[in-house]
Amino acid sequence: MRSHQITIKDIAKTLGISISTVSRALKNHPDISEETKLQVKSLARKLNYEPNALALSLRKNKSNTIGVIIPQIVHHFFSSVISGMEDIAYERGYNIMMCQSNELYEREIINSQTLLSNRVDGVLVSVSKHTLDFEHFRSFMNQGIPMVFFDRVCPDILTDRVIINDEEGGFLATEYLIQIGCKKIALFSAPQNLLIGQGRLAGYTRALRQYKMDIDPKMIIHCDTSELAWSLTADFITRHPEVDGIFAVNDSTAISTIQVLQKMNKKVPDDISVVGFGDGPNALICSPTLTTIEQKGYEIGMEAVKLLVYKIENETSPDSFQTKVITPNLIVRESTRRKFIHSANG
Amino acid sequence: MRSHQITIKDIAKTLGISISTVSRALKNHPDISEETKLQVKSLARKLNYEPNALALSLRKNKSNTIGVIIPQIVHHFFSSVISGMEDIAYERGYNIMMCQSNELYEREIINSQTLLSNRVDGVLVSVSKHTLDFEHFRSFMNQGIPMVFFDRVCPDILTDRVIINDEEGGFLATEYLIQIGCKKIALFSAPQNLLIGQGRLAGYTRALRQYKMDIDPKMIIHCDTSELAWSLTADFITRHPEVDGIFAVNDSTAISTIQVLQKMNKKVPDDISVVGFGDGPNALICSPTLTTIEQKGYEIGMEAVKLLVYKIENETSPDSFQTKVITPNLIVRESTRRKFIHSANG
DNA sequence: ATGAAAGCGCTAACAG
DNA sequence: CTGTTAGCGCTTTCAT
Repeated sequence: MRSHQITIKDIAKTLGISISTVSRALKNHPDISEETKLQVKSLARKLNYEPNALALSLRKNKSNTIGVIIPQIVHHFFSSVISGMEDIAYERGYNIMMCQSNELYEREIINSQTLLSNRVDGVLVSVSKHTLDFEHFRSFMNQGIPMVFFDRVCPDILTDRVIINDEEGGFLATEYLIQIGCKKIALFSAPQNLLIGQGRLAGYTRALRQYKMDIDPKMIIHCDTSELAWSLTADFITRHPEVDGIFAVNDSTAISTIQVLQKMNKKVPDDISVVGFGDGPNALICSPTLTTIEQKGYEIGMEAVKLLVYKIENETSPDSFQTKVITPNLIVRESTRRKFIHSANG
Repeated sequence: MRSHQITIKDIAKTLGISISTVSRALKNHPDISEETKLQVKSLARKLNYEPNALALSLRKNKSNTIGVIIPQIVHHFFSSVISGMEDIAYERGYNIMMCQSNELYEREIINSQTLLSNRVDGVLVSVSKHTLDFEHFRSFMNQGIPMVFFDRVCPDILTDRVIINDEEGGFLATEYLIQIGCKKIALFSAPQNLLIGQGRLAGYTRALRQYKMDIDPKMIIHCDTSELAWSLTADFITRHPEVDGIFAVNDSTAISTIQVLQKMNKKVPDDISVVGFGDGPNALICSPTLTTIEQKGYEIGMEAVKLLVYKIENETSPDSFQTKVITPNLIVRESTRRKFIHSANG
């Protein structure tokens, strides 16, 4: 049986004083005598009194709760994001109410209603893959509830955003391959209808251009899964034995690529250097460990909450929105190595 | 600016009727005329009315929210657990308020207070590594708030529990190695002060005993991380070249072990079969893909919520608690293979 | 220095 | 069929 939780009323009754006195005593109101304060506080502690956050929220019209809508919790990137969110939210005195859309448009709508119903102070959203209509997000805007999109942003709705700079990531990976002396660098790319595909390709080409290397379309193939890597790599390398560097758009593709290369008796990194993108846990488990681009999920989560809490706690003009672009880092590990440079005048 | 969210009062005023009529109309109370119902409902829809869950919770003394305290969201196992929780909670009409302890005892205490304050209907807890004192959990018990421990349970507090059968997992892994014809099976084990270490070892020995194979203490070494696998495997195999099967207590250890074996020119699975434990994402990424024990995080999460919701919604006798033991599965992949059996009468 | 009362949004017993 | 009222736990004005 659920025994009722202690309220200020209980304390008031036991002490023979009014509930308003108890309320004031608990929050150190200057009007209350030290003696009463002491009495109230010690009884509260003794009875394990915990203020009813629901009553407070109702009264103050503020729930100190942040709603999160995320496609899939199990993806390492997203769980790092949530972890970052939770840490900052905790620091700032907010709770996280978490909903996963499971990449379903319908569920995203219900999630939005749930958060609206629970009067969250703000929402953090990464849009489901299958969401094409964004009306359900507008209700937050209409109600004046601050919103921050992260990673998968909604192009049609003006809000704060936190995204990673994919172009810069592609540039960093490619530039590093160039700097360690690779002469023929392939891109194992994602489809160009995806923003990440576009961005990472753009970074790749910018690096080649900047270092005056030619951009060979034959060096860019669509290969963005472990399966594709297993089926395409051997043939690709056989046809282009001059390739000495590969930038793959994600870690699992990069790792599978390395495995195929090893099966072909190509040495990684001695013959071919490989860079991935993501820096998930398997980048450390594979052998050689993977040089990769850090996607900074944890930081994205932290930044999203910071932006949101700022919006919640400060009256900003309703049409000023910022986009926070997180710059990814290159993490150098064992799958890349500087080429031995033959002396020109041997 | 936060424009005020629509309440039944607004609807009542616009329609010139009382708030109780609106309240009843919205929930299809039989007393209300069809006409009024229609009017109310259409206006509610038009104004995007969402019932205030906070007010409801306060009134009904039920928040429809489940509190979760989890050590680290980023671990694949825990994020699968949360995913399972969220899916079932959604199905049953509950929200998830999520707190991570980051393995800190102090933070776990604060998390508990937060959930108490927010009047959650029940809590799901996996205990932090550093928690030795469990008093903070007793407040839930004392308040009659149902609690379910999962994975890392608290031995001192009587509650419902959901755990995985580590002994059975160890047995399944070892039995499979025996069945495919391995004659000398090593255990790369976790320390025996951990429950998982004890359980998986117990399963290993039970399998050997059941199949009348002898238990050689030299075949059991403490090796439960990638690092240890890298430093210990080569030497171990050199000293015991007869080993033809290895059961490692987790996937990352198993994968690193395979990599060392490959470096030593041992073929996996032809020379040595390897089984892991966990079935995280890297079990599919490594090469050969890893035969492993499925830890069923998603299912653990689902079961925990089912148990909890049952406790919340049914008056059960306060001293009847169940422990749900999840039986792990063996997932056969490429890192194990049946030995070729030489015909006895060649 | 303390108490009484109103009200946050909603439901439900009671009264017509 | 509909309205009035009390109350969930708390804060805050207004009295005293």
